[in-house]
Amino acid sequence: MNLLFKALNDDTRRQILELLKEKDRTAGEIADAFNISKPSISHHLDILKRADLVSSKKKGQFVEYSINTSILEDVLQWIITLKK
Amino acid sequence: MNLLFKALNDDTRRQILELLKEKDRTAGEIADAFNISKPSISHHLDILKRADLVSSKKKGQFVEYSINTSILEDVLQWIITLKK
DNA sequence: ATAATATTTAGATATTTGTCTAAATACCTA
DNA sequence: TAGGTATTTAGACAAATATCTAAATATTAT
Repeated sequence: MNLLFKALNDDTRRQILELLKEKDRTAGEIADAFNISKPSISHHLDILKRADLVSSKKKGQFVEYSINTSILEDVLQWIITLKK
Repeated sequence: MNLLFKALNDDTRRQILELLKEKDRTAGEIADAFNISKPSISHHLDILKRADLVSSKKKGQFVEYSINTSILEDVLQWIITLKK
């Protein structure tokens, strides 16, 4: 739960998730959407990956990232329980 | 949204919310539940308050804190939209 | 094999964060 | 009003975080 909230606690990372919601994208395509260096984006992607919010797949020389929404269920449940 | 995720991104603060879910408590009662100094808890409460996740009310020499779950709806919506 | 492109790793740095102790403020009671 | 209790504010400090540039790695194309 800690890794999840940590990963969500950054505007850039939340925007990355919103990008990946539309469609899968390569690391470079994601980086192009921000005014942030590629290494920094790579680091954000790593944090999202550790939280299991995204997965990655090597596609030739590219690395394609996909969102994994199922883990968000955990956050939803935590919040819903708190509301009850 | 930023303040909200920031406030939720700390185990102590999440535990405080869980305590307040049961019932309203004074700052001192909350502090007693943790091995953390009162000033630190006061700081956490301030962060929760700025995020509108709790409200406080002076009760004589005590300050009683209550959870505000309605703001959690925003987080829920953000997550649900991401899942769609 | 070489060069070009895509991505990650390493190392540095400034900022933010969580924590502490000491001091200030607010309220209550004798 | 003086003294005690509850809470917050101020200031310091270590650890975590987001960012950068430079270098390393992996893949593709000539």
